[in-house]
Amino acid sequence: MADEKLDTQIRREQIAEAAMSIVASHGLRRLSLAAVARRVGLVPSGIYRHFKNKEELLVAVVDRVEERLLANVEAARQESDDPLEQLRSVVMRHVRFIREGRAVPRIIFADDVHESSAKRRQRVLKTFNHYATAVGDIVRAAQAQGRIRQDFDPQTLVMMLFGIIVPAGILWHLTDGRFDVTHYAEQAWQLILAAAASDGTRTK
Amino acid sequence: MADEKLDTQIRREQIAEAAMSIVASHGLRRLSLAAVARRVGLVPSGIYRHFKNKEELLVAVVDRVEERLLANVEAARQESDDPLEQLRSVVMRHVRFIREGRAVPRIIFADDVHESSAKRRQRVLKTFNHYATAVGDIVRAAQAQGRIRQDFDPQTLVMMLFGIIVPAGILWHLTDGRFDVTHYAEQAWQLILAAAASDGTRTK
DNA sequence: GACCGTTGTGAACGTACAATCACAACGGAG
DNA sequence: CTCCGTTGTGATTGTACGTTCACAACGGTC
Repeated sequence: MADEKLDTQIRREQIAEAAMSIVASHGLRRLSLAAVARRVGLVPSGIYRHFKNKEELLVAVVDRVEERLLANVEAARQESDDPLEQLRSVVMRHVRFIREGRAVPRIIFADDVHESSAKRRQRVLKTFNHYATAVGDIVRAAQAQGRIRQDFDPQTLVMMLFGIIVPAGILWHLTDGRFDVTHYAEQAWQLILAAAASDGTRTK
Repeated sequence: MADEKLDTQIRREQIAEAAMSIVASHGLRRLSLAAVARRVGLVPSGIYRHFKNKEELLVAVVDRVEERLLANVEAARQESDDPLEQLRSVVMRHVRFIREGRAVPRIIFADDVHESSAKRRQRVLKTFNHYATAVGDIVRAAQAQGRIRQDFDPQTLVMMLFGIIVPAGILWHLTDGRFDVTHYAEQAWQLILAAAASDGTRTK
């Protein structure tokens, strides 16, 4: 039966998934191989059958995060034809990431990750760039359609969208979920939109 | 001589300063009591003459960070009479914090800090709130002078200013300083200003 | 000059954790 | 059935670090 005899590849992914989940909910500091092993029903040393060391596992986690982020963008693109609506969707989906499993952001945007091997830093940066590029594509499409002012640097706009999410996520954590991320993100999005849109909502 | 016989209070501050400096430049993970002790010319166990434990030291660090942030706002206020100019100054000063010692932000805005004792979380949240309130005061002053639209929630605007700083700081770290934080902050500030100002720069 | 509180020291302990290794279980290929 | 590569196990090691403690140095007070 296919669900018992797990393929090697699948096992690796299962472990990486568990690791990601731990980082997502408890932070990088509490990510021990023991904890990961427990989740997948393995003994700590068993991890080494699938990963050279902890570092390699972490890189795999970053890979998974990248997948999710890009999938997120893709889903947003397919949700609507309006690039502005797509951008809004990206932000809101990311916010949902924060609220549900609290998953993704603390891995890419966490300060924690950066005090690490140069290799992992590079990997995180690459993920960051991919994500930024994917979102930037939407911005450029919006500009092509004349929905966003031409004189805007797409990268700047993308960074500002990240700027909605990151501090909000942190505050959400700090307040144990009492800070209303969704509402804030909505407001901030409106504000940025108003400044960026060619036909400013409140212009004139 | 006063510079040899250090007052108790001064010694505590000296240690906290060293600890802050380490966190600032190397992150929380690399903050060991041994490292702190080395910096102040002490043996690791010596720290315990001044702090009950590591946790108490960290709280002291947060206190120092709060002081700096509030001093930052105060300095910005005295730099100009124009509240808009004051806000800009706050952002730019914070950016300078990132570039020089890289100091402050990774302590308050680092994801790291939050997976800790409830007490420290509360302390960090308090600092966050103080900072946000101080900046919010400037926003409200600007509104009172009719420089910022009345229908803006000051808290939202403050959060957005933080949103300029936080991801930029992270990216700055990731790229080893190749990302031009200053330039980005300038751009983002202009964009937000344009949306928030009553006499929008580009309105009409 | 004796007494005592404060500050600093070095050794030691406990713990958490990554990493290694010898060995067992298993399942397919010959 | 046998051989062997893969996957899992349990014991073990090394290390980094927070924390404790008994003891020494120092300086002011009576």
